[in-house]
Amino acid sequence: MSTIKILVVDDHSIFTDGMQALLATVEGFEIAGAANNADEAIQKAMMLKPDVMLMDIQMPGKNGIEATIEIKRNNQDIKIIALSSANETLYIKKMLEAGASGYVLKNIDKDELVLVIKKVHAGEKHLDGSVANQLIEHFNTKPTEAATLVDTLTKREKEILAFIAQGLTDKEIADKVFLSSLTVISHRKNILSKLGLKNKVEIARFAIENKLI
Amino acid sequence: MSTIKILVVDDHSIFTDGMQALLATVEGFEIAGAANNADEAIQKAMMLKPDVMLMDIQMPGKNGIEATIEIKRNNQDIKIIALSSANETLYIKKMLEAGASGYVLKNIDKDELVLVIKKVHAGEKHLDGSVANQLIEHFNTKPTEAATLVDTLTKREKEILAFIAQGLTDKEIADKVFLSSLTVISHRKNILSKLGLKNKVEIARFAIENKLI
DNA sequence: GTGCAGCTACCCCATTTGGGGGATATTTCA
DNA sequence: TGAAATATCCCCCAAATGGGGTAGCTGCAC
Repeated sequence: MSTIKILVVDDHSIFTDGMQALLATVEGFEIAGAANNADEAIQKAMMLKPDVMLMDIQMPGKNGIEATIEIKRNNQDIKIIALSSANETLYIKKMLEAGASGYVLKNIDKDELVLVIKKVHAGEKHLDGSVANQLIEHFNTKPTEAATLVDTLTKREKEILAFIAQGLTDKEIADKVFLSSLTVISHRKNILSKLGLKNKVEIARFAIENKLI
Repeated sequence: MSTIKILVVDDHSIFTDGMQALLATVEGFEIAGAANNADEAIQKAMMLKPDVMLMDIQMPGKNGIEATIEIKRNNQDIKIIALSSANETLYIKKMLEAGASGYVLKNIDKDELVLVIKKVHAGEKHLDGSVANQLIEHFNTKPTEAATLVDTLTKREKEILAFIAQGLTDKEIADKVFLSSLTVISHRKNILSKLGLKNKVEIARFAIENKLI
């Protein structure tokens, strides 16, 4: 059996360095290289044609989800394992939709990571136990949380919400997005209604709490 | 010269594993072990008496700052280097006050980290370049703006401001503090004027940023 | 090809907000 | 004690906000 070529992606180079050092000791693994941002990851995926990529999700600029989508679009054969820093339910679904074959948390230990890499390389899928549970919960029991509350908003509404939360008036927003201020008011009303909020201040707090700005 | 015993602390075990693998290759370094939370870090610091600790700041439960304070209280000789995930100005000062000898970002590369560890072990201090700049900015711009800006507010105004930032209307605030709503409006106007803000949403953002609520 | 979600724009109407003031207490402190 | 700061309440008025709607238009799914 030939070696498994691995490409590590994380915005912290000390992390990619560490992972390379760690995985280089594993028999059958070959480190193809590392990337410290999404664009570099996309580029190196093309050039180096790794078998497996370890992909950080949260990175400045383009994130791991977008990178995964682009890479899988052009290289169906590259298996991608998402490395999640926090146990964030939000990203699991998106990452799997983007084409990731695995989703593990960074508190995984080395031996298990090695197993996951081998498993994914063999064509299987892998989800961390706790991640799998969260995913199931996400689909079953929790339709009324803040995260899903955000999902009830349309794209346009999220856009308007961000502007409102920055303190812009309806008129200012209208000018920014080339709409009638009446339309902006409509959107604002719908946002208030959907989120069960009372006024713009609560919108601002909601946006900050949910990191929408 | 004897070896430098290093203890790595981070809540992601894959990170501590990686760091250990990375640093074990460096001549003169000896990995004392790793800890995945603050309490374990404190305990292992006592037991293993490392020369240098690499300390993650953000961890579930007790954070790296608290851990640093406790460790330095009992072991003045242990040098602690803060490993910051984001370039968060907030923590720099606290971490240095807690007794850290260095503050580096996780996007440091291996060679530089090795240098920093040696430097700190030799009794020197080290701050990442960008961190140092932020620290200077922090001491220059912040206290002369936001902090002193808050001080221009009277007690009553701060009280009203907090209520505004929670999304209450003038009338609701008036009822809460047994004032005429006209008075609340007066205070609100003074707050807007003193802080140079435009509307309630900006008041809310100001309050959150300055931790007034 | 019907239906539905989303985007757009508008109606009415009461209330709130924000920008100008000003007046009178009450407290603080030099 | 006497000025300064703070707190309280009020005036006018335009604009913005929030709570109800309605309604055309587009694109996508069933």
